[in-house]
Amino acid sequence: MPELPEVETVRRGLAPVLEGRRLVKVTARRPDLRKPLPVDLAQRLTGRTIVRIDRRAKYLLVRMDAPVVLLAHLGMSGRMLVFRPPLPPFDRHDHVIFDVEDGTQVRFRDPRRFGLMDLAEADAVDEHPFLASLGPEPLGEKFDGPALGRLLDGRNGPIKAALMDQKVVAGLGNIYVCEALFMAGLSPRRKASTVRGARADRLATAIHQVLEAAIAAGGSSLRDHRTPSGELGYFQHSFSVYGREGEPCPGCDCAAAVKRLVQSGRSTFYCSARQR
DNA sequence: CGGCAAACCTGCGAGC
DNA sequence: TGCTCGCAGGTTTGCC
Repeated sequence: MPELPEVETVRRGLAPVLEGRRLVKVTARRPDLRKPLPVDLAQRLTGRTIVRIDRRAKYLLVRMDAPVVLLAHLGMSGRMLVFRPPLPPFDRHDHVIFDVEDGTQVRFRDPRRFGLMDLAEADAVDEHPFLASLGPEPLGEKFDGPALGRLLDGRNGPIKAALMDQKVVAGLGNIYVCEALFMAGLSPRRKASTVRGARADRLATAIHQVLEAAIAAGGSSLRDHRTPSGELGYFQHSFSVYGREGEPCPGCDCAAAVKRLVQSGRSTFYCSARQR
């Protein structure tokens, strides 16, 4: 499901529910997601109070009142859902359950089980294997055209693939890469290292704008994404090209239809007239 | 190191 | 109605 805007939406929904509250019980209803869960997950989190929830790329960082941090990745289909009594029966894909002192229950539900959870030591979170090789945050202060140009330097593959690589920029996925390239007028096939100067400026600006707009809309709800309170994001209505193969290219007079191609096994949507 | 395909797993919509 | 196929917002692994 989730790229950076969806994870940020989840973070903002969970924060008021969990921050400052104590976990009275944590339950792993199966031993693994995409990877094995820590065997002591429940034991180390039960009784802890959540101090703060942060986000790094597509990961949630749940900081506790002890030197331990829960790292969670939603994979493709993961959700964090908040329930209050009376609690509904478990769904078969409710894998990890967090019971809060006030009776609220947060469930990590993930049908495809591409999600991840692990515990990190608080003083070495950035060195955790999940986070260690991530590139910069695209909404961070240091992310601009020149910085993006340097990240793309020497990369001979297509710009689409480079932007999907979390080591280059952390948090983009298929939707927002397609949308940002459209907004910047850059072909998804363009060699990454040629995106420098004014083109890199345009692309960095486009990435920033599309992410901010998507966060403001509560993310994009295609199939799985819900805010923790169950609401839908609505940025999917603002897609220019993603999922719009065959539709007229929006917002310009090129009169071309949106095309689809496959790069690295993923669909790319673009306008061949506008994107060069 | 770069780039790509496949694998991981389940669900859903389209087409027959 | 029911089956098969293709596709899905991500990451990792293994192969060239």
